[in-house]
Amino acid sequence: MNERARILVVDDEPQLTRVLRTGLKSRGYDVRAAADGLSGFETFNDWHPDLVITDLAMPNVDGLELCRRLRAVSQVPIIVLSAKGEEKTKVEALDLGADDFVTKPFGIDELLARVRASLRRASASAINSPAQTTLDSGDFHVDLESREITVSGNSVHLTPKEFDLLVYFIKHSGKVLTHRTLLAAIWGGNYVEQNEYLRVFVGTLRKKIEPDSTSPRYILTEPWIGYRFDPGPAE
Amino acid sequence: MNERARILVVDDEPQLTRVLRTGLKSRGYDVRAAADGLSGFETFNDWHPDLVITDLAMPNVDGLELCRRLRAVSQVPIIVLSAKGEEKTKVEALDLGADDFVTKPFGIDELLARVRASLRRASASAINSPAQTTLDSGDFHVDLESREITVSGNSVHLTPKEFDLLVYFIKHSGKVLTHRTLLAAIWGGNYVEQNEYLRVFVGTLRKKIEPDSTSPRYILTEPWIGYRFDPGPAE
DNA sequence: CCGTCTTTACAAACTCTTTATGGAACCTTT
DNA sequence: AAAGGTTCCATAAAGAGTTTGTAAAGACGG
Repeated sequence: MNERARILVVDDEPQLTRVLRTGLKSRGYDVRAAADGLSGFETFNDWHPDLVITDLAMPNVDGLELCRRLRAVSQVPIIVLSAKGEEKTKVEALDLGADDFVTKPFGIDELLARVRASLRRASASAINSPAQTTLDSGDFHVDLESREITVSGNSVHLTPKEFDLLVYFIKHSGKVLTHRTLLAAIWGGNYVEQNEYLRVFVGTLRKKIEPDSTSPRYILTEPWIGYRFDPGPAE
Repeated sequence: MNERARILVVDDEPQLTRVLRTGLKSRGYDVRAAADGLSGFETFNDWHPDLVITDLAMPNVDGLELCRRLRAVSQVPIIVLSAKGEEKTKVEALDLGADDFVTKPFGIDELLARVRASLRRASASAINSPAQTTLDSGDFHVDLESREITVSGNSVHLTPKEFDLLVYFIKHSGKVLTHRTLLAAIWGGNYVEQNEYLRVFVGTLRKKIEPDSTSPRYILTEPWIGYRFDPGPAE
């Protein structure tokens, strides 16, 4: 936090690029822009930004391919911009390692919120790196050794799969997690199509951890895409 | 665990100190407070508490320096209180040997959970010290030399394997122990698949130490994972 | 021979999987 | 925009498959 965070915007629409550049700069970020995936990737290598915002539909190297190339060399947070209805492409991007998405048209405030969240997440995960036996995120406290979980101080008993799923959620708080990603992480690569498993387990988890499981506060649904975990009041 | 655990609170905010003192005392802890790092260190040397909770920002000797001085003379568990956004300091504190941290503002329940976890960890590792000839945990008293065990004052006759298993449970109270872990510890690495051994011995142990072996109070089952030992009343 | 450990067997308990149904979100057409 | 159709989501509950609890018989060693 000593220096201004650097953000790379990759988009082929000059108008949108200008809006983003202005909005981000006014919030104190250091911004550079590129008009296609190829020059975006080059700028990334030269400049090493702290976060990348990229459109999906672009000439030369498109957003998906850019995600792939970035992930091959970096864990930089990626926020994807996509038009409404491009769910399938969005899911592909997220599966390739994008952190979050914003659907066009969007308000600059919404984007700024996502940017803040992604940057905070990135710096937080850097802090928690030393081999930890305990996990903390918002209202949740997890002891990985004793496999005990407390939510706002109340301890909760979870079955093994429920425990694994919740730990995965907590470890990836705020990030949009696709069905495929979650299934691969908990059940293994052979089960990436079994969305029913997820539905059932998310259901039982919600009943155990949500104050009101009919309007979830922690495990949020991202329709057609997956789930997002919000750990509650940030530190 | 026979006596009340002693907790030293080091903080320069009288308001917060009062809340902590009240909350901790109501849970049966013996509490003393100090208003800065210097007097905190002195109190530690006089009183030898079982756990230290310290703020980071303080007059005289600050939290980091207090951690350093404590670690120079003791392995006492340290929980650090830090304000939101002091990530860098938190990391320093953990590097200096702090056990856990809690970010302000926090709920008293969360802090209590951390306190319990830290004390449990500490007592477990203290028990593992080589010179120990006697073990005390909740309702259990073990003489490792004569291999005698009493539960709530009643002496119990155990076979060698039963004795080893129960001692292992007591030494790792509260933690979930997988079948594999237990088998490796008692029978050796070549028997990690013999879950039947464990089933039988847990059964006989329960019949000998549980008041009602049909609803175990000490040796608890964690289905699909293993067992957890709860030594009974912690105070 | 006796106490202890190993092995076997089966019923009970638990988790995970699978299915079914009603409702919600989204897309298409008008 | 609004209606209809389609796909997806939430939930309950039945079913399958494991694991666990318990008793008891066989094996081992002092």
